[in-house]
Amino acid sequence: MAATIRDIKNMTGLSLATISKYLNGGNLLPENREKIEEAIRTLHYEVNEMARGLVTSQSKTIGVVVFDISNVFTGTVLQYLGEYLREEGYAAMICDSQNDPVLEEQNVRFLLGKKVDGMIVMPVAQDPGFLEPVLRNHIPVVLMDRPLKDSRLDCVKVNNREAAYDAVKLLADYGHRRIALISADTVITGQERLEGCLQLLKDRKIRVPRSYLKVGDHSIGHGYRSMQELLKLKERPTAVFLGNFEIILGAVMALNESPYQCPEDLSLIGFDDLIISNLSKPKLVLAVQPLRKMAEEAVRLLLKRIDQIRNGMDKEDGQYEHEILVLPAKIAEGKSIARCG
Amino acid sequence: MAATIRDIKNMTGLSLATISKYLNGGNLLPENREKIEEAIRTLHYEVNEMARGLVTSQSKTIGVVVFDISNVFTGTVLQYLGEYLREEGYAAMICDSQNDPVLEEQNVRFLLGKKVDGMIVMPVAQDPGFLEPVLRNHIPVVLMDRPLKDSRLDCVKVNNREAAYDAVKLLADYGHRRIALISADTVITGQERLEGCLQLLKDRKIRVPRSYLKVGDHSIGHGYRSMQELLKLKERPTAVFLGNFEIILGAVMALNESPYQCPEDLSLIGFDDLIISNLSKPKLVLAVQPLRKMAEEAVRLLLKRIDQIRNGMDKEDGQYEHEILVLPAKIAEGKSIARCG
DNA sequence: TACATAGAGCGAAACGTTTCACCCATGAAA
DNA sequence: TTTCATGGGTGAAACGTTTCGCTCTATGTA
Repeated sequence: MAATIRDIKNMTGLSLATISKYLNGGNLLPENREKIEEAIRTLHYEVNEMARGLVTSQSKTIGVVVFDISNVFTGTVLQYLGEYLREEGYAAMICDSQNDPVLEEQNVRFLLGKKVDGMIVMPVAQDPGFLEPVLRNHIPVVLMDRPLKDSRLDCVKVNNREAAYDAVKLLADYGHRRIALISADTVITGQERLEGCLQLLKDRKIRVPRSYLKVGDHSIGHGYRSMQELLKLKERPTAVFLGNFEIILGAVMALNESPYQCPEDLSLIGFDDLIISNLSKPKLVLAVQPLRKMAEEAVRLLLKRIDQIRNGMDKEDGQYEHEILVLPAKIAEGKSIARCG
Repeated sequence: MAATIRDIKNMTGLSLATISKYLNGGNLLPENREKIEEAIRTLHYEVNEMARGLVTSQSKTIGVVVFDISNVFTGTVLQYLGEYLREEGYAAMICDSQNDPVLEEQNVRFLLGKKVDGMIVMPVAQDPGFLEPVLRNHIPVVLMDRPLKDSRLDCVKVNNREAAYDAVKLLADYGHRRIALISADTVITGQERLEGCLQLLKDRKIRVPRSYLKVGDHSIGHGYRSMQELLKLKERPTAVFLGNFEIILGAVMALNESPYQCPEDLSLIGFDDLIISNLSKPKLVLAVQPLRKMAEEAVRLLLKRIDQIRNGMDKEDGQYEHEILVLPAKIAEGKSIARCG
């Protein structure tokens, strides 16, 4: 039904090879070039990427596996990824793992079958085992946001530890000594942020009562309940660190329902996203991740690997030293921190 | 490098045809079945979908074109779409148009080249012209959220007009007479909602001063500025209808920065999303779109079309009567509306 | 004039599947 | 015993490209 290169051959009298050369930017007589272009126009010809992919054994498609497509963080990253990939002539095939490691593994196999040229993965699982089939096939993978313990895996991430350290330092510099943390230990990013916070508190010799430490997951519910509990304490904290977008959401919700005001009664600093700062009153102080830069670097790194493999520049065992790119999160201004003491 | 069906042939001594039959679920001697399975395991064989696609001329891939991938509405829809598509063995190839009609047209052509079996489109452009190449190739398209004026296009959408009507009715039932509208006329959904609002106001013979009518686009900025202006009026409205997620965001922001309280000073009702209601204090009354249902219906409809075309059940000219599915948005409870007068 | 060289074009093989038409054995029905 | 259907299996063509190695012509050089 759809026009093929053969139809063009019949229409122009040229050979398949010549037409193929045209399609791939070779040199032709202007006259023949003209003929082909006309045929393409009248036949509405479009290259069949499946056939092309079959012979070149590249699909010009990148598989992207995300832990949860429905949140803003992921959506924004996907937007940027799509932008950069497309600039390079690649399409993105996006799979959502819905925070389920089983689904994640299925996604990876699925994309493998689709013969993607590479993968960008924001993983759910903590164990890199699910990427084994990909590595075995010498398909390059770049992790984003969450590194995995495997020396063969590249990664682009954010300096969670240092940024969290700086965030809590800001609270301390404002004179706060009763600082609570609401964060997660279920994902590596949460763990790193937690470590950063605790490190600063240790460095400044600030004691953290058990009741100030709210460790759970990155969910609205955890943020909401934790904030409620903190506000009920006899000795309330004067400042709280909020570990990610959802936690901020929940915590601000709980605070709004309480009689307490920010920053008069409670100072806040959050981690993760910019959009949220627009919502809360007063504007939240945030450690903001450089999402655009992360996407750019991930694509750059992945395409570099693809190129290396194609040119046989990979090491004998087909593996590279992995590269871990750590980008800095920056503290963005706001008015949610008051001086204390 | 990767194992092919031919390797399995060599390993088992069976013919290509038999192995293909196995892969596609045909009948085999248990003995041979066993042999093949073992070969697959040891060779780590995976079907090459490009080769398969080339001969069956179906890619088992659906192109999804969205106007903006970074917002929650889109993200959630994509999540559900991915879920249902995968259940049916299809992958989604997602392209983001970034609210740019030019990019949108490129996306469509791009996906066409990828030989997708069908497309789901949440369009930017108001003119269906950019879908011409798709229709010409007899690739079925289902629109979501935003219909286009073309009798050949199926669509799954929400009863924006009626839901907006009901929303404003709720305000009126609470006794409000000074009702302002912040909405958009730049997209069809905004226009329909606006019409619904105005219809009710007309039915109830409620006059709307020019200054209460804030028509712009679906952006945080429009919501923010409009709310600021409304609050500055000598005769402030007692209730406001907020046309979508971003407008709600901006408007709530502006309200938070003002001395006025919701619902004591101003009642609010919003349209679009559920997550937002968790953020604002008090909880917002919302007209919520049935996103999951929309995704389910879109997939169902698209696969039905694909099936019809495959079985040659389409009409002579290759076109169907289009089907427009209108799903009801429901009003969700909240506390942002006070009785008035 | 003769000769190398480069540019343009060509035919055919290859990529990894599915599928069509056909074959053979087995067992049931006549 | 013959006939017929059936189930398991096969070889080869086809899908729509790219690419390799070749030919031919025109151009520039010795």
